[in-house]
Amino acid sequence: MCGPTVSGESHLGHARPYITFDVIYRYLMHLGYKVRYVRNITDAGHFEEEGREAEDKISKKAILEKLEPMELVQKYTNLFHWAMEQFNTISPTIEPTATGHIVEQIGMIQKIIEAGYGYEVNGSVYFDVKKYAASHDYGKLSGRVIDDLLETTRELEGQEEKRDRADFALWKNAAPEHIMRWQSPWGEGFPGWHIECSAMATKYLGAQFDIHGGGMDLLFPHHESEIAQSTICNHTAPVRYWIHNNMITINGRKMGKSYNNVIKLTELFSGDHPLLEKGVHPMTVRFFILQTHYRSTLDFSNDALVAAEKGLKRLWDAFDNLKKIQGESYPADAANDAALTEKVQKLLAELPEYMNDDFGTARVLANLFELVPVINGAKDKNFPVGSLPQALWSEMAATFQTWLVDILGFRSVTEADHAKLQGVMQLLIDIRKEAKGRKDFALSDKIRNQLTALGISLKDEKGGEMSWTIE
RNA sequence: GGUCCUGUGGCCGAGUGGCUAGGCAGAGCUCUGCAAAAGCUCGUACAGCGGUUCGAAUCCGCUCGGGACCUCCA
Repeated sequence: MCGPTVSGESHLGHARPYITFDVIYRYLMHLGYKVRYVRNITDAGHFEEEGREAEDKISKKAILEKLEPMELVQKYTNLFHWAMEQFNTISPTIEPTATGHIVEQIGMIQKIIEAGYGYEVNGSVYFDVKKYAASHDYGKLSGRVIDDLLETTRELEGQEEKRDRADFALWKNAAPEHIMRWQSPWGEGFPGWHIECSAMATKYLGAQFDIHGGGMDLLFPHHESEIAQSTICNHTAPVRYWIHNNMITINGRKMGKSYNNVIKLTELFSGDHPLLEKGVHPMTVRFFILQTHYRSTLDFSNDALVAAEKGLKRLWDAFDNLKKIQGESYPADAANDAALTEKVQKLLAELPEYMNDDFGTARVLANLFELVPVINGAKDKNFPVGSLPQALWSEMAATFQTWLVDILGFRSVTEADHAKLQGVMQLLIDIRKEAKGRKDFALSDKIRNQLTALGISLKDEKGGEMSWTIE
């Protein structure tokens, strides 16, 4: 899939494709597929903005920050990896960089020229879209009509080198002030935006591969152009299935630099942003994203994030409760509730169906939520554990582990798993039980209240047991 | 202007032509030394107007609203 451009910090919008594809990656492996997950790093500043001078974002930013371009690239790459770790995403199997594949890109451009679909002008090379469109369907992915593209009357500067407005750059001649530049058959320059993906995908995945992902905003022209380039070079359509995630919006508008509504991931986690009421945990973001189908837009708001935070906690607490039930002994005189058993079995059986239907993570989560009252009800002794067959309890526990942890990729939000803390908490619980036993409510309340002040809530349960969670 | 997507109860959101999505918030009840959880119950929503159909939030048309792409963009 298309990875990040490391010319700046990632923002909330960037989180969506990586979390979405992390789940897809996890699910494919869960199904037993051997997956090669390639996600490139765009670290060459080859950004040509139509209508303006060809601009190199990384060079520009490097001058601004008084850094070597590669220092800048390293800084933001590290930051990106850190954020991905916060989200608990699994690293791709190959993470190639654009600058590390200049040779492959040049080779591909040469092949395109030899095939007659590329032409050189003043040290730059362009792809001949018109010629390509004569024999291929340029626009089949994005639904674009080639004639519209060719006939657009809009006049833009910096276009005079191109034979046609719809043509795109494969290689750009570097102006003297350009820092990032490479030697090529056409002089010193830098690669065009679309060619890196084609070159790296071809190298690591072959002429044709199964799935290519990215944000919907890359559909045109990026992916469309990728198809054209690769098709000419490799004589086959490069991709069997395209998966595009939709955008995250703020007040109904796409999050993006040009809209000035960006929330960087560091700001999101810390809460240090005017639009944020408080910091958001990475797992909350993950849940927030997976609660919506990846092809729908997802509207950001503080309320929605709070709802996601509480929802995830409810689900995770139920998972903990489920483990506790597992630890209890199953009654010998169990009388199964047929209706409840059937309901649970149905909810479990539907999970793979939903996931197989275009990765319906939202529906998977909804089913898991429907299991929550069953789990909590049994834990609170509202009905006997024996209402469900023992094997079904095991299956539920395994299902939560598989789906919540392995496939959807959630992990504990708190430090509650630390063994030492658990020991300390057990000690406090024992003391409080003793105090309650002799009706010393002043002491028992003190323990509970002070823990609450520390952000740990202690709950009395039926039968005199106590449980605790970190808020 | 062109291409396409979309409009669901207070909020976020899923969705198949006929069956309660789910989460958050809110109300009531139960449990409880108190508290917090938890459990149970509740709103009966699908922009508007037509049409197709035995039946439509789900299909078609129109109107209105929102958005994306057509320039870098996840």
